[in-house]
Amino acid sequence: MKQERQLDEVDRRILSALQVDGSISHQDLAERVGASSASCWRRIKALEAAGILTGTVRLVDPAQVGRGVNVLCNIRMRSHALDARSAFERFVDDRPEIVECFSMSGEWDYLMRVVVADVADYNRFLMQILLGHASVAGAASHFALSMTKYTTAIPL
Amino acid sequence: MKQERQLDEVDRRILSALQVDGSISHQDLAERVGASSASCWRRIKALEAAGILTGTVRLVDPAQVGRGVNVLCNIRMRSHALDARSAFERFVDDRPEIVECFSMSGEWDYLMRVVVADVADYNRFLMQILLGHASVAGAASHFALSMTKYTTAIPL
DNA sequence: CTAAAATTGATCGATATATTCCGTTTATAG
DNA sequence: CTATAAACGGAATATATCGATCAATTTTAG
Repeated sequence: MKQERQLDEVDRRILSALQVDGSISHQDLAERVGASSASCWRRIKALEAAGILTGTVRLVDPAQVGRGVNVLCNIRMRSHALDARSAFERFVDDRPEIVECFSMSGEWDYLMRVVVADVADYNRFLMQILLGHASVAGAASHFALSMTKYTTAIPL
Repeated sequence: MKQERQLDEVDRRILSALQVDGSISHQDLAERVGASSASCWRRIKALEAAGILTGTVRLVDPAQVGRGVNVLCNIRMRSHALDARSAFERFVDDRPEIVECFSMSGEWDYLMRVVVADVADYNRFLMQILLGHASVAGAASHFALSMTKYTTAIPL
């Protein structure tokens, strides 16, 4: 929660570059941000130690592996008790097709993004998996026609 | 769109591992998936060439850089003409605080996720940036209380 | 069942990259 | 202004990767 470290311009440039291309060499990164590669390396280690810079991940094209359809799904819970919520959140964590989930203010309790192959696949997920869960009182599903933008980069 | 390559079990294990940790060495990856490092290397190159395995990115903790608040925002367009849509999508692409945007079926035209520092920051974005756009007829914003799950990994 | 084709694991330099070391510069505090 | 600490760049070293080769194994096709 707390902001440990005040980022300077070079830190921001390093983070911006790595958020877009995590495989760039320290040498190339150094040229890009205007510092030496040793300095870049030290800053990266410090940013990692501070928990600002976290994992390195490789991305997979969802459409190419049969997960081209995004469904945004609002959930209403049967109970708002702590154990019901934590049971549901554990369930969400266990289901790999749920890639994002937010606890929401407003009329719905959760909003989740689900990646599926097609409508039939989502039907199966909704009927057999989601609505089968004891904590779920109701759901409203909205199919994405297309993904206009998707980035993992947080603005700095 | 097309699924070029039929993935076998080893491919899936490679992709699963790299989606979680993109910095693992070929040697360690080889042990993990039960193949030689040379074979892993060849498979990775093939998966990249097929467009299945795409970029490498490093992740940044949003809260640590003052972007701890997620707002999910539905948009209704003034016009559905092609040029209005492409102008809007270009706008979305240019705004770094909009990290995801989906063209939607149903009553709203778009759903986007916006990362901001706080409520005041979102107010500024909504009033001055989003509602200032010529194509936008209306918006409904929903604040996330917390992010329960977030993964970049597509299930295989 | 057999022959051809593809894939595999092992190994090897050449190259590129990561990481440490060290002397110098810059920033901080008294 | 000076002493101390922190951060710096450049160079040296340690590792990892790249890409090829080759014989053995597996898969595919007829």
